[in-house]
Amino acid sequence: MVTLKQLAKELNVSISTVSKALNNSEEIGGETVKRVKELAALYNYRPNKVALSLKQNRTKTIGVIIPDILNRFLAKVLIGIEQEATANGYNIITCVSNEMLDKEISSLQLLANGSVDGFILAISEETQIKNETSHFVKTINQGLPIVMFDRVANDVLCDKVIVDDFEATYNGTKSLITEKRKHIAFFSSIDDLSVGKLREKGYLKAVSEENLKPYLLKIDKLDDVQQKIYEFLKENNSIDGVISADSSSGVIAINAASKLGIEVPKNLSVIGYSSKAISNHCIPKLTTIRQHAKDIGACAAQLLIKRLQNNEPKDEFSTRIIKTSLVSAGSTLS
Amino acid sequence: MVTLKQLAKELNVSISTVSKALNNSEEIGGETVKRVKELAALYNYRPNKVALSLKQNRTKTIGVIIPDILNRFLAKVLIGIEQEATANGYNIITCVSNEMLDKEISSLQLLANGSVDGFILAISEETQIKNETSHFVKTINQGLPIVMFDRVANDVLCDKVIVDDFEATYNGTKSLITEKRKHIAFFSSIDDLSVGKLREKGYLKAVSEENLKPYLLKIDKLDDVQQKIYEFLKENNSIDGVISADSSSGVIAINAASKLGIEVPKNLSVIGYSSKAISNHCIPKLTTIRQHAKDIGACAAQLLIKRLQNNEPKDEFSTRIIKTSLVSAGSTLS
DNA sequence: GTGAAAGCGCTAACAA
DNA sequence: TTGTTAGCGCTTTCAC
Repeated sequence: MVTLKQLAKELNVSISTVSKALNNSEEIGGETVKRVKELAALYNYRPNKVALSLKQNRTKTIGVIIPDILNRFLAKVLIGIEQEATANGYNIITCVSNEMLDKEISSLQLLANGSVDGFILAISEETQIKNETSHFVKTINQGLPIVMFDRVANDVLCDKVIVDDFEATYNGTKSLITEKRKHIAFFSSIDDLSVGKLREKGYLKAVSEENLKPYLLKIDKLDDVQQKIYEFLKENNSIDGVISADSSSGVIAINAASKLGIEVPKNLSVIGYSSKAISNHCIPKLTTIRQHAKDIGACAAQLLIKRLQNNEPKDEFSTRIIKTSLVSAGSTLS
Repeated sequence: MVTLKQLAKELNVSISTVSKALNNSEEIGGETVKRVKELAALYNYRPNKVALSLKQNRTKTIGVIIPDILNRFLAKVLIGIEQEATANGYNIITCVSNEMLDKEISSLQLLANGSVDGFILAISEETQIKNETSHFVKTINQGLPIVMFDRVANDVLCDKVIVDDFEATYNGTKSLITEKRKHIAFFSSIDDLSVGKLREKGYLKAVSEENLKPYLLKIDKLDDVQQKIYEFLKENNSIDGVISADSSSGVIAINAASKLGIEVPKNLSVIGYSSKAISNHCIPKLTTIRQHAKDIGACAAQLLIKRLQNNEPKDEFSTRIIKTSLVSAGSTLS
C-alpha cells in the first residue's frame, strides 16, 4: 500500500501538502492539487483506515452480535444492517453468539478494545433464560452504545427495534377465527425466547376472547419435529387451525396434514412465520406473518449511527416497533 | 478506554515501563510488574486494537466476501470461517456481494485499505458469468492474499477449497442406478455457477455410462419452482429418480410427487443438496449430499492464516478438496 | 530496572 | 501557498 510519505517524496513536497491536496483543502494551489491527485490515482492510493481510526478515535465500524446466522430472520436483519451501514460509510464486524451467554460476553469484550464504535445485537437464548444483562450495561458504560433488536432486554437502557409479536399472533389467530376455525393450535419451538412468549400470549388472548380451547404444542430442540407434529395432528383430529411461532413448524404441519389426508386449507388453515423461500416447501404454500427483517436491520443501523454522530440526547432512548404483515398464500381461506 | 499513558501517570512510571510490565518483559522488576498489573486489572485495561494494528502493520482481521448470506451452505461456511478465525485470534469483517460483480469489487476495494490482512471469498454469480477476475489479481498484487472456496476462478493463482461436485452427483446418480432407477432427472436452478455445471456433468456422465436418457430441468430464478417441478413430474410420468443440484428443488420434488400420488421412495427416489433442517420439510425426509460446509470454512481460514503467518511459500498455492458424503433419509431405497 | 525517543500513517494547528 | 510539528496508543531500541 502506498502512503502519503511515499507520494510526498516522489513529488518533492511535504506530507501535509499531499494530505491537504487530497482532501481538497482550499490552502493548496491548483497545480499542486492536480499533480498530487494524478500520482495518487496512478498508485491507487487509499488512506490507511487504521491510521485514520487511531487519529480520529473512531473506527466507523459496527460490531454486530447475532445468536444464529442460520436463522433466516436474523440473517435478513443482518443484510439490512449491512446495507444501511455501507450506505453510511460504516463496516460491520459480525460475531455469532451461537445462542450462548459466554460467547456473547467474549464477543463484546473482544470488540470493546477500540475495534468498533458501537454494537447492534439480538440477545442469545441462554442470556434470556438466565436473564443476565450486566455485560450490556458494562459495555454501554465504557462508552460503546448498543442497539438491541428483536430479542431485547427491557431493563437495559438503550435504543431498541422490536416486532409487534403479540399483536401479530393475536391478529393471526383472529383471522383464523374469522374463517370459522374453532380448534386452533399453537406450535412453538422457541418457548424460551422473549419473542416466543409474546407470540404465545397473543394467541392465548385471541382464543380466550372467543372462549376457544387452547391447544399448545411445545417442541424441544432435540425432538423429531416432523414426528411430533404428525402425532399431534393425528391425536387431535378436531384441530382446524394452526399458528406456528417458529420458522418451520408451519411448513411441517402442512406436510404432515397432507400425509394424514387432511385437506389444507379446506379442513385446516395454517399460518406460520417462515420466509418466502421456505413457505414454498409445502403444497399449498404457507400463509405467513412477515416481519420485514431487512427494515428492522436498517432501522437498528440508523439508530446506532445517529447516536454515534451524537445527534441523540445522551439519556433518551427510543424503541421502534416494526409492524408485521400477514401474507396470504394457499394455506388459509382468506 | 484506559490507555497506557493514564496508567503510567497514575503509577508515576513511564509509559514504556507499563507496556513492558504488561507484556511480561524480563526487564521490569517483580514489584513493579505486580503494581502495574493490578491497576490494569482494576481499570480493565485492554490494549487498543487500532494502535496495535498501526504499529504492527497487520490487523488480525480477515475480510470475508460471500455472495448470499441466506444460502445455508454459504452461511455454514461462514460459521466455519468465524470459528477457526476466532480460535486463532482473528476477527472477520463480512461483506455480502449479493451475487453482483460491482458489489464484489467495491467490497474488495473498501477493505483493501489496511482494514484486513487478507480475504476469504466465494465468487459471485455475475462474476462467474462474466468470467471477470482482474479485481482478484489486483488485490493479490497489492499484497493481500485471497483464499477462494466453493466457487473458484481456476485461472487466479491463490489457495482454494473446493467440493468434489462432479464426483458427488456422479456417485449420487450411480446410487440411484443401483436402485434400478431407469429414468433419472436432474433439477437445477444454479446453472450459471461453476459448481452447478460440475454437478450436471457428474450426473450426465453417470447416465450416459448406463445409456440412460438424460432428463434436465433447468429452473430460472423468476420461475415458480413449485409449479415448474409439479408440471415436469406430471408430464414425465416415467421419472423414477431425481437428483437436485440446489438446496430446495429436492424437497419441492417430494412434495409435488406426494400431490401427484407418486409414492416416495417406492416409485420415485430423490437425492438433493439440502441442509438437515430443510430436508425435514418433506415426508419422507430427503436423502442428501452433505458438503461439510463448516469444514470448508475452517479449512479456508487455516489456509489464509498460514499464509499470513508467512508459513507458506510465496508462489505455491494449494487446492484442498473436501469430500461430500451421501446421507440417506427416507427418500431413497438404500 | 527504568525511561526517553522514534515511528507506524494520518490530520490539523500553527509557522513561515 | 507550503512546511513543520504534535499527537492519536502502542512497541521497541537504546541510553542511563
